[in-house]
Amino acid sequence: MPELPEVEVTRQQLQQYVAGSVIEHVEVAEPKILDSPEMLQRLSEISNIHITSCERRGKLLLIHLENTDILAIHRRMAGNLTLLARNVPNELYTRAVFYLLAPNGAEQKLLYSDPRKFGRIGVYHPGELTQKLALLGPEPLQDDFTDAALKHAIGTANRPIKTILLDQSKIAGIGNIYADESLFIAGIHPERYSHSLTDIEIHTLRMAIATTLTSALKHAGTTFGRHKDLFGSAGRNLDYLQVYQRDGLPCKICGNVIQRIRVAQRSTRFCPECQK
DNA sequence: CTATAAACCTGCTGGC
DNA sequence: TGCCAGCAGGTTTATA
Repeated sequence: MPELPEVEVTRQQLQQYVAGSVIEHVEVAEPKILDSPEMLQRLSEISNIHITSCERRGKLLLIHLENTDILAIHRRMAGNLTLLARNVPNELYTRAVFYLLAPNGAEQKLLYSDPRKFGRIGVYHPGELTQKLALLGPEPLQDDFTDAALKHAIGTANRPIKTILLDQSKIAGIGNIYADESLFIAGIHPERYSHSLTDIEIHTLRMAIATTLTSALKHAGTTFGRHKDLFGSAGRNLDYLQVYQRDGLPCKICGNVIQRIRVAQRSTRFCPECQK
């Protein structure tokens, strides 16, 4: 479900509305969503600890705590975070509850809900995540994501370009929606072998990725299933998508029918006219 | 190294 | 209306 823009929406809201709160205690309703069984113990040890800040790396949320621990949340396909007052009932599929006390004294709770139980939560001591984070590629919305950086990410690999975009170790945060959208904006066919891209195409693709992600973020992400912000509002980006979920419909640019194929085991939409 | 398939889970949609 | 097949925004692991 959530890709970089959706996770970033959540991060910004956590930073604004949850940083500074105290975690009074944590309830885990479904241990399957923990990174490992030991995390049950770790979660019990962060009671009465302040949340200091919230960071994002790729699709991973990193909630920093006063004691230097890091609460890491990955929503995978269907996970979502919701901030509620304590007296409001939990929503369906709630898998974990963080009971929070806001600086102004408000008693809140942060729900992690996830019908498919694919998402993962863990608590890490300083340094324990370093190796894992080092496996992620560059952040595509950061200044250092240059043409050279994208070229380096592609490296010597010769695989369909969409495969590279989805590979979190090459570029962090792009998923199926924004891979298809970026390739459409760049006018590049998803099955084009990465080797065959010219420097100009690499530049165009790099710009297309930034444009696509920035636009999605501006619209608070894409909601066609479960992605909602902390307060339950849907993202508005669905209306702005060019190809994703539009197979069989006319291309918004040229009118040709958007096609659907399989690339890297994933449904892939593209315009056969606009993408060569 | 790459590529593919399966696994993890459950809900939803479309076709018959 | 009911049932079944297929699909879903992600990642990991096993197998060629």
